[in-house]
Amino acid sequence: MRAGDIPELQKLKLFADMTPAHFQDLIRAAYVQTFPPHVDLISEGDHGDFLHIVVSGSVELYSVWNHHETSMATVRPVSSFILAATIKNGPYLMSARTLEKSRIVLLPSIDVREIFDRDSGFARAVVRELANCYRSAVKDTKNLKLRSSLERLANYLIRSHMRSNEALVFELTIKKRRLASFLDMTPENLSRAIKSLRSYGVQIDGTRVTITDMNALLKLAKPSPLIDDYST
Amino acid sequence: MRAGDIPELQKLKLFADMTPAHFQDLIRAAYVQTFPPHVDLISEGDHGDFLHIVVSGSVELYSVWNHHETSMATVRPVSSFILAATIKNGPYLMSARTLEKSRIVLLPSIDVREIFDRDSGFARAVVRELANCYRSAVKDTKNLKLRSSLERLANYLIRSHMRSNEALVFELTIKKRRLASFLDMTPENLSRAIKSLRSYGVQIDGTRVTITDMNALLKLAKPSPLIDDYST
DNA sequence: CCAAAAATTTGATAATTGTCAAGTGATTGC
DNA sequence: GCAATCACTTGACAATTATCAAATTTTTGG
Repeated sequence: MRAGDIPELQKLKLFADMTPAHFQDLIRAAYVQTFPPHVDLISEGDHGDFLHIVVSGSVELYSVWNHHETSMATVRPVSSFILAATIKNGPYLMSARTLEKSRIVLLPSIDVREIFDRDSGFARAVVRELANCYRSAVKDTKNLKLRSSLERLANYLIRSHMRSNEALVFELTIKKRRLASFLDMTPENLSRAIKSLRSYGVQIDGTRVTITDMNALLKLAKPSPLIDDYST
Repeated sequence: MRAGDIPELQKLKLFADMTPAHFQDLIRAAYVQTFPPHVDLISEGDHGDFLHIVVSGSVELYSVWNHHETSMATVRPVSSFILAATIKNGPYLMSARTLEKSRIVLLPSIDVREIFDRDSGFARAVVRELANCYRSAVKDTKNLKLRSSLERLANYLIRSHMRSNEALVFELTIKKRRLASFLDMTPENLSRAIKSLRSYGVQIDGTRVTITDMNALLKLAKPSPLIDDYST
């Protein structure tokens, strides 16, 4: 593990409240690797031997069933993923692949569990993180069950707008094909949904999104903190 | 709190590994209440002041957005619910109502968080529970995104069959209207899906389910431990 | 037990979403 | 730079699912 990676890891709230000694124990056994784009990191069903942390680049979490694949989430720096499998010592429920060249820290699950038992600050942080993950997953389910695909797209755009400091012109950060899968629609359906949004004050050409009538978009999207706020 | 309720609570894995003294602290402030059927216990958006535990009866978790309602889960004894909101000290993401006459234990969130900080056995149990909740929610999302409504119904029936000791004849434990909502379909669509399942060796009249050709059903449902196993 | 209410089913139809094929446009690697 | 590949879009059509209205069955309360 390179010394330069350590400050990156310390950005994580997951490691903020643990004793320095335990943090050292944890990263001693860690290793870091830089992967090219489109490399499979983990495969669902495999056993969770490492907690993964994206230090740079980005990672897609996805799942497959019966020859269908769906995009579950995008992990951006600095975040951990598959914490639950690590803690439970269970199989991964999702696969992961790099979307671009990415630097990944791998912490042996066995060490994570051991430090978790010894360091109550870390344990509390794990709980907070898992509670956040769970609540995000509940929000996902609500988003899927309560909204049409057009409404999901509209809310996705509003969230993107919020992330980009409320700019009215911003770039889509993921390929449309993956966005479609993430929103549970086909690329064709997304393409048509994008066209439909013109009447709600949204122009998208290529990856550039322009919101020309936020009120119209909000009226369609009806965002709710209980679905769309990642912080609550 | 009645003395008779305490052994019920001790059935919960959540409280299995904590010191007896801390358990006493926790239940000292608890109170128990018996609610009639169809009573709202909590409403999404409200603040999570109590960890709830179903001791008898059953509780529906559901969510509403834009005048649509969807059934998220059924909580049966003995289980806690809304642990994540309690720990995060955040708003509930789901509402809860009794489905039948139910006995509910209410533990003040503030005490739960306090004991969580003091008792590492309890903290570990909370982590396990949250990891399970999260993984269940991920499975839900996969179920919704990767399967058609007919496939979801087929897998639901197989899970029910498993729960009833693999009996080939068993009863539906929830009303069809709620099952439809849980499976993200309309009652009409469920009714037609049930009819379609006849060609896959399933007869349903009223609440009685008879599986006459498990192989045909399995071939349709293609259950996967990474979606359908609640234990992994 | 019976009437009223609720739940479920059925039929007709519409809206949404998916599939396939073909085309256009962008990106990439030599 | 340019062919080759990949991503995206469009059109035609099909499958899935929803909606509305009405019929039927089941449940419930007196």
